[in-house]
Amino acid sequence: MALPPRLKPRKLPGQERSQQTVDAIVSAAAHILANEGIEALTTNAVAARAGASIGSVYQYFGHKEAILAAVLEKHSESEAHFFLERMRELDGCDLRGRVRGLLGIPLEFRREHARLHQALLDQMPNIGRYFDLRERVRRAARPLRAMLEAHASEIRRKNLDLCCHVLVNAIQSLTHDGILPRPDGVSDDELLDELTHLDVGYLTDSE
Amino acid sequence: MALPPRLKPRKLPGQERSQQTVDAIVSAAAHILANEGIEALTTNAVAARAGASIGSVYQYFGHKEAILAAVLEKHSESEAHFFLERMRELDGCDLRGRVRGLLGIPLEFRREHARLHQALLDQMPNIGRYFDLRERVRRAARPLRAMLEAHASEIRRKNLDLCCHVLVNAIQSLTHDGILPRPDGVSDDELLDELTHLDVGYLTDSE
Amino acid sequence: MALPPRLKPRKLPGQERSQQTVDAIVSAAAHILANEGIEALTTNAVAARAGASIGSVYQYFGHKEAILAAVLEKHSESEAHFFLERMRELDGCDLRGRVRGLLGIPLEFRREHARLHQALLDQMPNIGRYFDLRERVRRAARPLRAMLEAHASEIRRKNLDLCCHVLVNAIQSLTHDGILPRPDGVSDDELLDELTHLDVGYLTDSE
Amino acid sequence: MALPPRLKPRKLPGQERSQQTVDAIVSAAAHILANEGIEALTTNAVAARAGASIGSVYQYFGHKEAILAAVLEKHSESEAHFFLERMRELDGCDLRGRVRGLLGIPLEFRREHARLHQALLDQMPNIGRYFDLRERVRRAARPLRAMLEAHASEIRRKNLDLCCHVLVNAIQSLTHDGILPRPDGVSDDELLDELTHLDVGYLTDSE
DNA sequence: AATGAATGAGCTTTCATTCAT
DNA sequence: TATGAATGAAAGCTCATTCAT
Repeated sequence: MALPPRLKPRKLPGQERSQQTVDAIVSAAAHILANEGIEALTTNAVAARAGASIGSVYQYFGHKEAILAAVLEKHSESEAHFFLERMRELDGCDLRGRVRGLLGIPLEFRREHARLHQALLDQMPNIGRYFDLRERVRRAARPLRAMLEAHASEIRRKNLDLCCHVLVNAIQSLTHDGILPRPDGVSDDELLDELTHLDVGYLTDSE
Repeated sequence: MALPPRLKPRKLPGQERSQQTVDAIVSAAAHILANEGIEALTTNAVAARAGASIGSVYQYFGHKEAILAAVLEKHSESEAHFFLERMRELDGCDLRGRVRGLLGIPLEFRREHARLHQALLDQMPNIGRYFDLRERVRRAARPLRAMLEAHASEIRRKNLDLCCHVLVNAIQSLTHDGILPRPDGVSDDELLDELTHLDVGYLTDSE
Repeated sequence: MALPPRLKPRKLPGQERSQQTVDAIVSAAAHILANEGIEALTTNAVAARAGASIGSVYQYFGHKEAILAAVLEKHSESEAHFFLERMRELDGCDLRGRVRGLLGIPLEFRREHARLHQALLDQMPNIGRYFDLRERVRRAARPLRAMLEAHASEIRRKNLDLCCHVLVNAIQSLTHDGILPRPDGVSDDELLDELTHLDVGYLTDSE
Repeated sequence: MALPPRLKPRKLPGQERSQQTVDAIVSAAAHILANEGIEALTTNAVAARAGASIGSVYQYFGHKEAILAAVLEKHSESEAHFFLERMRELDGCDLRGRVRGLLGIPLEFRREHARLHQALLDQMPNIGRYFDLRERVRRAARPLRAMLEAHASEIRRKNLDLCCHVLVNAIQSLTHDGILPRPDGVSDDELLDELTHLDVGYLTDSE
């Protein structure tokens, strides 16, 4: 007979306890970064908030930037999941609906994780070395490309990769718009409409 | 009899000497930032390279970030001049030519000041407080808008401000592409063509 | 016939202009010390407030402490005048009245120049070297001694110098009481009464 | 077999080691302050003399003034102990003897810690913020009051609190006399006699 | 006599990282 | 594995003072 599964063993065996510590560290770092800013993100502060010793932090992360990279990793993963989730809801739509829906996703995600997202964006130059953005974007573009292929008959552009890039670019622009301020009196919806128009026109236009 | 005027007095009088010092400091900072990176940009290093004392640096810049802001200011100014200069050369072109030419300008500017430009971009989050990007973008958009107005008859979009924003956005995307890497195997020219097509289509399309 | 006296000559001759500058510097220093505290009292700040150049400040004061000493000098002088003035008003009083009046003078003076007085007191250790407090106290004690001599018949103590010292001490204690806080619920008047009693008793007591 | 107990472990465990470091820092600061003056009291000098790193100093003291406050705290504590100790020796004396003995204590203490005491006195304005002198004086007055109460029958003054204040004041005057110089040719003993007379007279006098 | 740009020694403080326990 | 006291390089910045003009 199988032993009754214990989800939380009284004394965690090595690996699992380690994982808990690592998680606590990453969460602590994310929390501090989002709520107190990069200046407050010291290794000691992270350890304190994680309920770990500074020594333990260095057991799992060789240097500070590795912590930041892990935070970005986790955030990025969660963004990807979010994207896939929302994309599935667009399955029945036509091209226009899908493009518009697609553009709306990053706006929604950003709204939910505004401070952390912006903070991580600001730190990109520092984390870049430990985080392969290129690969990340490539991976993110895959479902997008699948979607475009599903509408191949309507799309007149030849180079789908380039199409993806332009779309991702538009999405990123939206996501970045903390940096590039939009003109006064333009709402989220209007901007979304405009970009949808821009992109759909672009995709369906003959070369 | 009057003494022969000396254009470059042995020791400059007050105001002029100050200006020289300030210039030396800003240039030194720009040089270090571009060639050695932000980590090497210490106030003492700036002073040393400027041939000034650390005290003089603080005479003119209340804190380190003020130096960076001045570097950005100067770079930004020079970018604006560059833009206006190049735009004038597009006077005879049609809409497509102008849009393409326009998109090419930031690429050219970036190529010339690649390292400094990227470094300043990376520091934007830190300098933002002392540098009104909003106002800067607004000013930069003015000649752009004038250009669009000159082609009013060909343009079908109603909200010219929104058009400007979308265009500026495209330009910024190009300029920012240190962050968002372009797909492999796509040349400057191809990307330029694609964006030109995108933008011209967008502008001349009926709503 | 005498020329009409001009109180403010169009162009001050050397010495007088110097004196004006010196006064301006001392006043500026006093103002800053009283209103912004010792931390704000930098030589440059003094020069700025005095409307003089830092060079001029060093023309007249060899180093910073010399300025502070001058402020103390002036304040001390003004305190002495104040004392003599008020003492004269006590001429008709009996011994008790005189002692009480005497003790009240420093309280009044302090009330009027509270911030400057306290600030100077705090700086005494730093200025001491350039300011002969000993001599100052000796001089201040002279009219006091004269007063005691006028009441020689009532006083039973032999060593009048010691009496002076004890009295001056009591006065100083009052003046210092920013440092040594008095017990709660004791008013100026009560304390004054108590000290008067103490001192008169002491003076008139047989050895 | 049990290992032989070691009274002084080779390396002290946590808390104890910390305490040692803290003590070393405070002692170092006191030494420097007393022997080289406030100008030599830099945080680096303190660390060096304490045989600790500058980092350790800031582990335990948030800023320089906190070190000074700790020195004052320790000195003040030791003064209080000294006072209580000496007061006990006066138990058999009559009022006059007690008052005289009492006044002599600060003189003795000062003689022993002359340089440190004076230096701390000079720094009071700077440390005041971190050191509750008011409370300190209140606490010091308690045994004094007890002594007065023990002689209630001989004392004619009504307000014992006021008596305490006057006495403490006299004591402080003695302790402060680095500031207010005594007249030439007056010895410690003479001054002590005079003040004893003053105070006893004051206490036993009818209102 | 007046100016004020320039000086620079030296301060306090931070924080990523190490390592003996 | 976990701890946390200790480290110390290196940073930003101040301000009394000088001296060429």
